[in-house]
Amino acid sequence: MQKDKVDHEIEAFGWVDRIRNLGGLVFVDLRDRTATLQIVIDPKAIPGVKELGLQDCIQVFGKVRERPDVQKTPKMTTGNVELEVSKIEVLGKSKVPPFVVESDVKANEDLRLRYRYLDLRREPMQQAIMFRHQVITAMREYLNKNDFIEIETPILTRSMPEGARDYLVPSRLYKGKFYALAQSPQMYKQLLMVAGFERYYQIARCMRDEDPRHDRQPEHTQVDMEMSFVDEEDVMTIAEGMFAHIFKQVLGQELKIPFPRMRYKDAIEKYGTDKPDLCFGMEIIDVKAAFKGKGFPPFKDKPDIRALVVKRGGSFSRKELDSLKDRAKELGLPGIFWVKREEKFSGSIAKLLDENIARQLQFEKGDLLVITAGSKKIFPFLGNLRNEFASELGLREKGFKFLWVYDFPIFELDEKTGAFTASHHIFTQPKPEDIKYLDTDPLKVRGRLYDLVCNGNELASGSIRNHNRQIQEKLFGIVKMDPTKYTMLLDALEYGAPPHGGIAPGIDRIIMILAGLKSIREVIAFPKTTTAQGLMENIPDQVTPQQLKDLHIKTDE
RNA sequence: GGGGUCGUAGUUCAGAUUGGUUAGAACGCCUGCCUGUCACGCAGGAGGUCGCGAGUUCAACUCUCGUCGGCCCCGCCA
Repeated sequence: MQKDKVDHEIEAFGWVDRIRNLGGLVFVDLRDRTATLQIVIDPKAIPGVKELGLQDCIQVFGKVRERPDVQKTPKMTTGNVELEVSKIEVLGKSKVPPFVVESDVKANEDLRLRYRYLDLRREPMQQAIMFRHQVITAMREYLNKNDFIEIETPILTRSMPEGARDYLVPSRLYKGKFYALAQSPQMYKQLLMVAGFERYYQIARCMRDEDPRHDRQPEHTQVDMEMSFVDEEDVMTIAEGMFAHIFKQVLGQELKIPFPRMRYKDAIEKYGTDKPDLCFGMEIIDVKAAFKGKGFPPFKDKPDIRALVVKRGGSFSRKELDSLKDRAKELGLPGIFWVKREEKFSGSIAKLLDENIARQLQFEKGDLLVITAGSKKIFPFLGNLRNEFASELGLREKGFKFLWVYDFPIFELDEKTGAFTASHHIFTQPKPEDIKYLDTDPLKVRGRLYDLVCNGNELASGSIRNHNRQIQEKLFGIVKMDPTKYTMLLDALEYGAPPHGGIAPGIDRIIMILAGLKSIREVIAFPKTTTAQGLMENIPDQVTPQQLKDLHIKTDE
């Protein structure tokens, strides 16, 4: 709606966003998904203007005119023009909304979710949802161009309870039997490779019955892809190309590819996590050499002594630092120790420091040095601290820092049960040089795995899969998974399965990060709460006794 | 399953530490005035089971306990 429409008679549809009634003249901001337009109404010529209410859906007829210069508002994209109304039709009257529908919404999130269709009218929500559409469009463009074909796989599938908890769907026709909602298309996409489609993708919904978080929903969407005759490099190149395409199409930015890479082991040692946030430094430093000979009892006989140098961290109070100690204790660490540096060193182990060590650590005036000693547990602990310090002190640089993390171990040890579990998923191919440890020391076996991390968030996870039945069965055996649940895959691997691998970037998180939003719920049209409820739909809810009877279900109480 | 935090007009919050008169403000809503506003302005008005339940007390929005709900975190998320 710009100058080229001036003096044209037009009709417009939209919602009443604001009313400024000056008595002899009424201005209404008419909003649709593209913009807001000021319409000007003469209440003498158009009776009934007084009945207009916020959020009414209306149709207006009138002539576009250019505003006099003093009345132009650069704030609005249509700020140079306005519509002189000759007729108004109320298409949908609105009740008084339960909260004021405006960009800078005041209402709490639960109220917004209860009336999500109103919340979604707000400009930031419209932007987010349309942004999401653009990102998904760019993904499809790129994958289509690269000879991927989009194939749908079942939502109703079989329960594979070894992963996350399944959402179960009771069968009506078969008493006591259940389907499960797909946790991922993993099995099917591998079968599509066996079937010879070579390059597949899908905008896939994945459902997992685990507690939601700000970046986790019971159902989430991923762009799931799989390729035959590829190795890690091929998959990573495709994924990098896809992100570059998204950045170019949607943000108009050149994204620097290839992304840097880091071994899992280095990520843990330097950042205490497998998803390092590279928007700031503060790497974990090995200080064992500097402190081992000092005769300080808590450090004695500890396998590792590691430190963080927190730039400008001297501002933390003793109380704040003491609370860290409690947290360390809860984790079974011997405690943490800190030194502040002003004119002199101060703090619990100031005595152990000297100018030499400080210089090596680049520990400068105003900084805080945090040290802890112990087993592997200190790494995730320091990794968490590192992130918290960065948030408190605002250390993060703006921008997007992508990183590949690779060389993950295939297995983890569940400390409670002593059993091995798959660190990512059990379909990952072991690195050929590590296969020899499968029988002797499974924890030593690295997988052909690669995670894509951006600003400390896991955005995608992928691997080269097993296309050999014997190896796949062996892996099932190590984690004590029931291979009969996967018969369809194991059988298929015996009919000319191609080598294959893939990756699955999580769309909700990608949108959240690219849009700079704090919660995944802001980029999903109809999300669930962190208690896994739909407040608008009022779900989960009870069903009728007849429905239960049909499904052969009896509930407690 | 565990921890933290919040819950007071339609909405967002103040009031609570120190229990005591009629629980306030802003936005929204209603009425009136206003022809250049764009967060319009001005005048007036309506609107409250202080989440729910119990306890302490002469007296509870306020203190105690319990409970329900939202958000954040841990567990969990192949």
